[in-house]
Amino acid sequence: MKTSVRSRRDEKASSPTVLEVAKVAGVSVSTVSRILNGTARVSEAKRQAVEDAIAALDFEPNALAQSLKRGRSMTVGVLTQDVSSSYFTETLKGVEHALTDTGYAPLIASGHWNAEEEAHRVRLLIARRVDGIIILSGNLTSAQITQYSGQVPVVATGHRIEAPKAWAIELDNERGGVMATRHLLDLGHRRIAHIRGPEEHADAEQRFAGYRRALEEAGVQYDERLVVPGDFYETSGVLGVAELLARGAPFTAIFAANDQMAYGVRLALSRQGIRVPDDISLIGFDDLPGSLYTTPPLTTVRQPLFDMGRIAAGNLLRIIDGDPPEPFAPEVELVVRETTRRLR
Amino acid sequence: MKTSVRSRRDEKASSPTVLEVAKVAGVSVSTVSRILNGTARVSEAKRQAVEDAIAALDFEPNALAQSLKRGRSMTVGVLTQDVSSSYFTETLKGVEHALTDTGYAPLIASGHWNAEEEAHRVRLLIARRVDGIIILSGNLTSAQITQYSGQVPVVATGHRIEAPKAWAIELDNERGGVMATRHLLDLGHRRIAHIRGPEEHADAEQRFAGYRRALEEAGVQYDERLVVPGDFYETSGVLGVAELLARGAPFTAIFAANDQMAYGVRLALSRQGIRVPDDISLIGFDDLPGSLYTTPPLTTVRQPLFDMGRIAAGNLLRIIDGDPPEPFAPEVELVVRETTRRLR
DNA sequence: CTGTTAGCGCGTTCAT
DNA sequence: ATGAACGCGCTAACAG
Repeated sequence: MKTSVRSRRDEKASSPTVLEVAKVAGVSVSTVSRILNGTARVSEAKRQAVEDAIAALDFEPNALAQSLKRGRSMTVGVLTQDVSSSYFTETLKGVEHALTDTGYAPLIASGHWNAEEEAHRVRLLIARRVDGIIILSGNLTSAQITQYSGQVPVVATGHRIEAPKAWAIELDNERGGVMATRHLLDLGHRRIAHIRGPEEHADAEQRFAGYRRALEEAGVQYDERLVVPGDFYETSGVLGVAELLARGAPFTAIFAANDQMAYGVRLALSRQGIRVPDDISLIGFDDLPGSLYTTPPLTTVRQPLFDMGRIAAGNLLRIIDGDPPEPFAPEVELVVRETTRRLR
Repeated sequence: MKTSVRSRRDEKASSPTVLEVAKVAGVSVSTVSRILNGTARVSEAKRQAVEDAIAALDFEPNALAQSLKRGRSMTVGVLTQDVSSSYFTETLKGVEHALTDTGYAPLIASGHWNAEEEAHRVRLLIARRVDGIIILSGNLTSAQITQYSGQVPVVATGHRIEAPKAWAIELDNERGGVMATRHLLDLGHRRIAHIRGPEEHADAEQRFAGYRRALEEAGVQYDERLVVPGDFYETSGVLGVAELLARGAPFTAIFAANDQMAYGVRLALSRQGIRVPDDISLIGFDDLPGSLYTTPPLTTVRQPLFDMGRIAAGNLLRIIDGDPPEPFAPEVELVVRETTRRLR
């Protein structure tokens, strides 16, 4: 038995290629390719031979080579800020849902709320030739995002963008802020405290603006002693309560700019023996999954994160395919649960 | 002025290539490549010219082409089950941490606790020629994982694996189960209920085994009426409490097989007007970030998820580089907070 | 219907 | 020190 044509076979255990499949099946590489992609008719006999060879070699086409050749990587970059925050993972779940069975895979990168790092991550995504990028919140400016869209299709949340290959999804955060505050007002509260989000963060500023507007519309005097800073994480919720208590200005309700801070508030309050909602009413913002399971369940302003992720990804694919994005206006919604009650 | 050699330039706005950089800089492609990779000395003049050209064209090397050529994609696949569960995102955070500044990027895939889908996702990762795979929990068998390791380096959590290009990180779940139960026992509890995780899930089974062993060691009779099924999600925690109450067998404490179910338990209990820990003590398993902010904060058995992710990724890179993985034995740890108290 | 061949963008001998 | 040429694995004309 003469040594056959094979050269490097078990040298490096490298994966088989179309060429090897072709040889084993006794056909040319193009025939293999045709069968792989169903791009042209092939005789039944050869099809069978090729499929047998593929199975025998356990062949799996090299997606890298395919991408290089086709000019599409079938990958979309997703820029998040914090992979361990429900705010992002809920949206990510929507993205993942929309990508399922499309052949696209998400390549995720974290910017850690740092504009410089975010820009760096985006460059890396572009270097990897992702077919599009989804930017979930963060500190990049709309101008920067618009510029990126010159190189690759982009969709973003929390921005308003006008560009050919870009699309953004904007939530009316101010309206949400108004809803939260008005809910408290409707319940008879007049001394309403607010724990703000980071000042550089547009969403946070808008929610705060909504708070002020609702107060004003209700003819309630704005008291700056009732407003404390926060950073959107639980800790600042507990710190906020401490600060509020230290200031001594009375209040009967708290509007936290997001759910995570509300969790911190809840804990700090209970530490002080202050009951929710009996002594103090509490409302958050976002409606993270966990808010259903706090005790008592948290009243909040819902943001349809999953759908936002789903639509963002869906529209990115449309843009990539040259189709126009479908319009979508996410609605904030008041979700009344059990942390707020009428002032007696 | 004669039309120069350029053909497609502004036709498709496709990104510039080394060839274009070379032309602009008046050198050959190899020189450009050398400068890009610092793979050989180049005269200062040409280096400058090339760098200028790169800047002028806003050139970014095509990572796809580099990968194809080098035979390394600088990508590691991460198989998770549920991107929106803290259990996974905490681990993912550790993975991300370890990958930062290594040039590797994580390509994440979700198996949704379904062995068939998991296997499918792994195939896709392999097709994309990831340099290694991290498998976080799931329903794949150790045998399957061992087999994958023949094609690509693999590290997994929740398995015991012996293979050249594989490594696994195993937590002593039974010991954790014993710790949780014994803690309750030490507090004087004798009627301890348990909400189990899914039966197919090894971790869940081991925690349950630990529960039984601790009981036995303490000479407490095992009562099957005190054990109810669960699926690791919050809902089954509330269902579990309902079932327990319906069965009528008295109990003074509950050990939930994971924190998420404990959250559900906490809610169900409060709905029934049952106080924690005054009336019933509650302990979970995992120590998810949220457990610090439940009211009161949850007593639980800590699993070092972040470190497990960090070490898993670190060792995967070592295996890829041909280095031996560093040994690591994650320790479960009892974290006593405020949902458990001595039986009076 | 099928095979041959030319790239996709880059890294890397091999000469010079 | 530098350039020419080949090939990574695959798809897509272009002949037959």
